[in-house]
Amino acid sequence: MGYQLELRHFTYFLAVAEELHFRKAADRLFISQPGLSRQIKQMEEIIGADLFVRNNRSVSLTAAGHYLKKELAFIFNHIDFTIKHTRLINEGSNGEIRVGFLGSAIQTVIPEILINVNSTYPNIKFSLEEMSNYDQVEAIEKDQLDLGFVRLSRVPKGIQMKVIHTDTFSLVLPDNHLLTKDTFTSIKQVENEHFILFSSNYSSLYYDKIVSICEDKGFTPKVSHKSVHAQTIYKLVESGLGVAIVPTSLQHGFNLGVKFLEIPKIPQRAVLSVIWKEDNRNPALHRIMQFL
Amino acid sequence: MGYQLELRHFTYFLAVAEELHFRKAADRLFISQPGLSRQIKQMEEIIGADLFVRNNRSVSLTAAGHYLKKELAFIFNHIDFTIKHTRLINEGSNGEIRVGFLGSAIQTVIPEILINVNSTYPNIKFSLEEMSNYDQVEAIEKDQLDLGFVRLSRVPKGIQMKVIHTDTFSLVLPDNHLLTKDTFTSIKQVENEHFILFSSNYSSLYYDKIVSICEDKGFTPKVSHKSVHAQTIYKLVESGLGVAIVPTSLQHGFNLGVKFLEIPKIPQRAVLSVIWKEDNRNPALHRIMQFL
DNA sequence: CTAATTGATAACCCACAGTTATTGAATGAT
DNA sequence: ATCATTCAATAACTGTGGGTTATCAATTAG
Repeated sequence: MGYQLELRHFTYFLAVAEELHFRKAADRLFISQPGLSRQIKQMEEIIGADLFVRNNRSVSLTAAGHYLKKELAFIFNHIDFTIKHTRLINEGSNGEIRVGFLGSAIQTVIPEILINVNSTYPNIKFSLEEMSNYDQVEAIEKDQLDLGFVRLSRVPKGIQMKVIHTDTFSLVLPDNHLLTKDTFTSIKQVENEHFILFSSNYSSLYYDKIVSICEDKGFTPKVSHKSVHAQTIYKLVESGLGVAIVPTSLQHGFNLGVKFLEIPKIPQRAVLSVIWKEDNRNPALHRIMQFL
Repeated sequence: MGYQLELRHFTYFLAVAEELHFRKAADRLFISQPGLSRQIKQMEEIIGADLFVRNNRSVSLTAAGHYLKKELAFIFNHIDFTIKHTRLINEGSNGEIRVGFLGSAIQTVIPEILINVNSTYPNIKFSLEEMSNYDQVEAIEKDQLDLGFVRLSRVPKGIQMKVIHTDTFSLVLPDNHLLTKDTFTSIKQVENEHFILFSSNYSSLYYDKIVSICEDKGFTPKVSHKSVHAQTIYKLVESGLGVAIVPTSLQHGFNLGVKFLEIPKIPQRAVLSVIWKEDNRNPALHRIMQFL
């Protein structure tokens, strides 16, 4: 009494259940027959059920034994798979990477990376969450996130950053606006319009950069609305509430009454970077680093 | 080298994974801390994966450890059930079905099912436990439960759901309230009363539905109390602390100073569903499926 | 009858799970 | 700085119980 069931018991039971012969089962397990007999007996005592009928000349399974045999086969397979899978996760071949991103990055860069990673490591899964620059940095420091897609110039100590995409800026105008691709030569032509920008605490670098585009040309933009979603910004532009400046690549995927005119002759670029924690312990992350 | 994994390792691992503290885990297991440390280390060697990160000051799970923890919880539940079931078969019973349910389902539907099953399969036993929607889903995924009675609109992948009962809603009033069956025409008549509802994290769909009944009629209910038990809610109503809205069938089985008025002309229904795991291996469950 | 084949029992042995005592590293308090 | 505290790892030990060999008891075959 007071013993515990162990996997050993299950292994032994399965051998006997398959051989229906203690001696042969013992041989298969490379142990002696009395040892096996005792373990099986102990197992029956622990469970509190007869598993075999010993006819003193032949061995057969009881109904309970039959059921147990079937279930244990399942359990062993499940355990085997689990152990194997655990090892794989440890090696980074399987696993999950938690990704944060700015809405303005989801159109171009991220999909490409995901597709590439998926073709080489189909077992690595992603969980995506849209977050502000600042929230991403915080989440990465807290190990709530493995990877962030941000627009930042600097990043706290302990966090790595790598530029992965630079983009020109485009002016967003309502479809019926006077300016066209041909007549648009400088951003100064819209200096009297109201500007709709991404909220500065969503991405302050981004905000400042757009303001600097205007200031370089000698005027300060009148910012009337701030928003977080490109969709919202375009809707406001379409409604005639103002104009906007966004990264050129952000024109894909929308169907609204606005037109995009690339701003010529400016040095500013929308820079998208990946960030991650130096001492991140997620093995899957290291696997996919090459794709960044 | 050459060791074997045993259930002991799993038990120890789970204790450490839950406590994240070797000493506390060792205390819980009634063994010494060095013994535990060694077993865990051995386990990591056998599996060939790091399961914990020991910072010499704190213990945390690796990605592989997280995965293993989740899977082992399932495996243990499955083994426990299998052993129990083996014993039941040995005793000549046909099995046991573990049922979870919302308190609001115990009055009407479940008793009928139990009576039906019992008359055909007198040897199938039930263990009933009252649980929230969310807990039931979790328990079913972990194989802690075979069947759940919930009020949900969606359910995770791998879980089956079937509607078994739809019910109208009734207003619960203290006996001495002015409104009667004849004068009650719209829920708007009680818009100034305080409402006592089931807690939203007990059953959020249910909560939202009741709020929507009011909002459809042009007002937002003032929710003053939230509770988990119908009994409690009725008691509060009886005490004059407010009114409540519950599924009509939930009026049976109580003897309190409250009256139930079915709410006329609303589309909302209280929908009760059964849920179970697609790949549930309990043979008794498959036998009783026809009764659902 | 004897010989062969089966699982159960008895008595012994040693591997290793679990013990106590200690170290070493990191943190917090004064 | 210095000391006390808190944690896991290491070292050296001990004794339970898994496994051993030897034997028995029961059945079947020739």
